[in-house]
Amino acid sequence: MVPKLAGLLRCGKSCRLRWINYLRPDLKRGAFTEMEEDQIIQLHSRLGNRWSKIASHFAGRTDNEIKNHWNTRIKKRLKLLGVDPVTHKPITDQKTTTDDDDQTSTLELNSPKESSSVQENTSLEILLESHDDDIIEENNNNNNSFKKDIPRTEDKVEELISMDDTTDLLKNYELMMCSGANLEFVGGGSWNQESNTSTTVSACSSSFSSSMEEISDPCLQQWFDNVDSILSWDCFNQLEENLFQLGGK
DNA sequence: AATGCACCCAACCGCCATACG
DNA sequence: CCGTATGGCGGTTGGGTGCAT
Repeated sequence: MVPKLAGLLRCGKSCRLRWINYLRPDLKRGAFTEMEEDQIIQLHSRLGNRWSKIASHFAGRTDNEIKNHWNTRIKKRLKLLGVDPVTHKPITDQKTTTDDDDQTSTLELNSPKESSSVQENTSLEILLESHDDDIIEENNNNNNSFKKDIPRTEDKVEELISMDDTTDLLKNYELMMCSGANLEFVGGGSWNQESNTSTTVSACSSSFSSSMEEISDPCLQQWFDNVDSILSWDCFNQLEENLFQLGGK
């Protein structure tokens, strides 16, 4: 209905994507903080390329944004630190990984020729992964007795991630991250440290204001400012009325 | 000023799962 | 049960941009 009512020559799917990845008012703008990047790396080491799951740990960040950031920045950062971005293991052989041979390096690292320590880590990762999947399975079951006793999947993942000594992999990783913290990223990216201070601003004077009296996020205000300069909120009010009428029919 | 190149990121594509009639 | 529409996801693309030559 959105493209139809808005007079857009777009499919609903395209509009949905535009909303989710760009227009949503709760989106966080600006560069990723170093803390966010580190958290992405840790989550990726556990979840792999499940960007939506990774994104669910970040308020105001989309899976697409995280995926892009991973592919353009973090991958390079890890390679500079000598870590394979696919396996999250140190690159031991002489071969340097590139965007084109990531898969090759993965296969090589996971080959039977690898050392036992690497194999242990791999097993551990699989174990943790299967553990998460087990929880998901259990939570998805209709058996309510399980639901009562077993923590939510997200909580469990958070718990696993916050554990200090979950795996040797992470220990090694933290060491590398610490040593890498002093390195200047030469990829041209700036690692801006964003202020986490939250300010309260009054919402715009549209109909939204009734339900959003206080917006405790500067980026939200920025969004309103930007949108205000482009669109009249009357358009949204009109849309709202049309939708209401359609819904009442 | 023109050109080539690398990088970034919004948008697209295809697949799968789910909802619905 | 089946066909269709829609939602969700990960992989990929291509246009815009900045920079070096």
